[in-house]
Amino acid sequence: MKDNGKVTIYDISKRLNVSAATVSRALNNNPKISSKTRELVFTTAKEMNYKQNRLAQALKSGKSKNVGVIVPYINRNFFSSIIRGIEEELGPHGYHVIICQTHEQMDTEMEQINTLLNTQVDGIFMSISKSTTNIDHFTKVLQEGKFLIFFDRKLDVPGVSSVVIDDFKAGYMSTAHLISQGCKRIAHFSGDLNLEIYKNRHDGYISALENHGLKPDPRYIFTTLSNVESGAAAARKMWELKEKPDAVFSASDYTALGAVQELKKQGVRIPEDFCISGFSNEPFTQYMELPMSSIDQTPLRMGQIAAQVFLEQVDSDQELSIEKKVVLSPELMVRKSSNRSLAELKVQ
Amino acid sequence: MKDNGKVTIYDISKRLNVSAATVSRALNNNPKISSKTRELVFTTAKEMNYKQNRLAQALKSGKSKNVGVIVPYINRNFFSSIIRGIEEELGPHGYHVIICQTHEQMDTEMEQINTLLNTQVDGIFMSISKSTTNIDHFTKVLQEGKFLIFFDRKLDVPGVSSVVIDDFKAGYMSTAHLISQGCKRIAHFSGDLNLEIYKNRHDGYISALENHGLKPDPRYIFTTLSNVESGAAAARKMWELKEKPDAVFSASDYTALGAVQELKKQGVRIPEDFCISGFSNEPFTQYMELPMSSIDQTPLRMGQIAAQVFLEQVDSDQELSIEKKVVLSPELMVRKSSNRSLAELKVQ
DNA sequence: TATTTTAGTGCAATCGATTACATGTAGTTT
DNA sequence: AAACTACATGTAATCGATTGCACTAAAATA
Repeated sequence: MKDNGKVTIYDISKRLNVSAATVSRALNNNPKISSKTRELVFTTAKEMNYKQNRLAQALKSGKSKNVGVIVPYINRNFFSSIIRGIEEELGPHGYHVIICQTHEQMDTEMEQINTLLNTQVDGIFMSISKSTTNIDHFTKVLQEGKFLIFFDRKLDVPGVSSVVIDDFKAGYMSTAHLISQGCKRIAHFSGDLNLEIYKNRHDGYISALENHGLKPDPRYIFTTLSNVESGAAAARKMWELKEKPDAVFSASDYTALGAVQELKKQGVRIPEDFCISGFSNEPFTQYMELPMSSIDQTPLRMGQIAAQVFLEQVDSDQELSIEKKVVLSPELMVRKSSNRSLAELKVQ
Repeated sequence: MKDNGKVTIYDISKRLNVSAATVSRALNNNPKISSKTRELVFTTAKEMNYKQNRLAQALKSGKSKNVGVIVPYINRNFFSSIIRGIEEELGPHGYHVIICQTHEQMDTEMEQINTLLNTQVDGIFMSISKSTTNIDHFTKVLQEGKFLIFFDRKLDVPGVSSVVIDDFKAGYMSTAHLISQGCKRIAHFSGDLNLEIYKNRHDGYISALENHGLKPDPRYIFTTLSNVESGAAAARKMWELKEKPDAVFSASDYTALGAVQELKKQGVRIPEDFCISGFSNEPFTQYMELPMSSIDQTPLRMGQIAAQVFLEQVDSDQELSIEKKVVLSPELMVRKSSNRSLAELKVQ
């Protein structure tokens, strides 16, 4: 039981009195092998329950057919959906997906990259952690001749492809939608504006206001963390303003949820008195009693496309200097929390 | 750039005019190596930016330090949390986690197992798909000398360890809780009773009823799928009964949610007229306007423990016949949907 | 001083599969 | 029948790291 019953091409070759090379060629459908031997090899391989050793193959070929995916946390719907997309796209091509978490720590991120490189992955997909500033560990990946692909959260690194959504557009769409509902004083719950994604959402928000003749008001912009408490706190502060906003575009569903809860406590009617729109289309947004409008980042697609970009690069056997930047279009999911005209709009 | 700049122990050995064996021993802290050489090797290894090739190591040792995790879908909170638990527990021990999805198909499950075995994983963690009946592919894993560990959904296979929650207890707890709220006619939305987990939840429900002097009524038991629509449909049927139930213990949060939505439409007051309790503690349950009671299956812990069981087995270098069955205790999360006495109970 | 011990290295095989090159054997051509 | 072409297969090196066994030189013992 402990001897694993491992069958190798040598075992097959002995049984058939041919060389291991012949067996290998037969199994790989090398045209130089006669069809008789080929079939003979195939059938005996099946009989002996032969399994190719991908490790040996990988060592020889230099291709492990494994890719790494590094995300802050795996059990966040957004990330696990991306992983699912990658897995489903790459699986049929014989690739396996190795997952790693950074917990938003840059040093963990660096470690993960190192061990993935040791493991001889053929490529690495990643969403950088919030605390990442340095890019040395990324360039190292390229130097080792591996592919690197960023999704959602990226930094500009030469030679690295990326797949992101158009956060600016998402911010713009959300805000424009709120305006279309008659809102005039639209607040914004932003994340850390040093991060590209939040900066872009913010800029889209500003741009939409301006394009519709509304003046951005810095007092209406609150910096929040992506959780319920932070949203509730921001909502409380917001409601202390003399001139209260009549809507908020939140860069996070969780913050938006916190705001909903807080405002309801204060007796605010949503969407009649106040409209609200979140970000990420977390599953709970559609299950809330008052379903919440949000931005769908199409994570499954994002994963699939990232995988496709990887496959393209692997196939085109050229030098590694390929660099592809894909920007996906976000989808605005209009739900009750910001919908004053249910009859007129397509509602989810 | 394409030559990968790969540094091997041979490169180091040439530079230092020693044999590769010496380098290998030095790097592995073999005591037979003099401390001078050892340090020399270490520093030059660092200088030359040497990275060990885990593939080669794996091939030589027969241990890849990779494990496979097979789940129906990765982007389900329950499963991704389990994966997170496994990853966090195994990562520090140098293991990588390879993930696979079955989409609930037995044939995909079999394929995944095969390719994982080819990849020479050291063990496989899995939750079997709903359509799995055959166990041949599981015994094959054991025959190859690899460890197999089931979590949550299992079949009885000799030699396979498992980590599950006590579904019977969960069903019992939920039902007993509903009874404690004064409910007398408690319905049950069950999943496919051919599956062990649903059977156990159902049995716990029956047992709780009987132990509290209530007669189980087959008309109160509805077989549902784990989605909102199925829950709504079941609720509708349930509400057509002449003697309407006053509570339901649902084996799925989604079904419970469907029921909540349907019953509210019909003007039923929850929890005053009707109590409801779900299963899995999906994130949305606590974010609903009417937060829903549910059973927490402690997936993170489940993953951690599964990983610990694996590590134990790997460490104890004995024969493979170790078989450990861990049963975790579920946690009842009492929330508003089934709480008629908010003041008295600890509410989440 | 002769002999045994021991610390430190090297040699070469090994893990399993792949592949350039060499070899052999029909079958074809002249 | 000699010469050559194709086709089929074998030989052996290779990927990178590990490790049992052999070996040398220095240290310890007699």
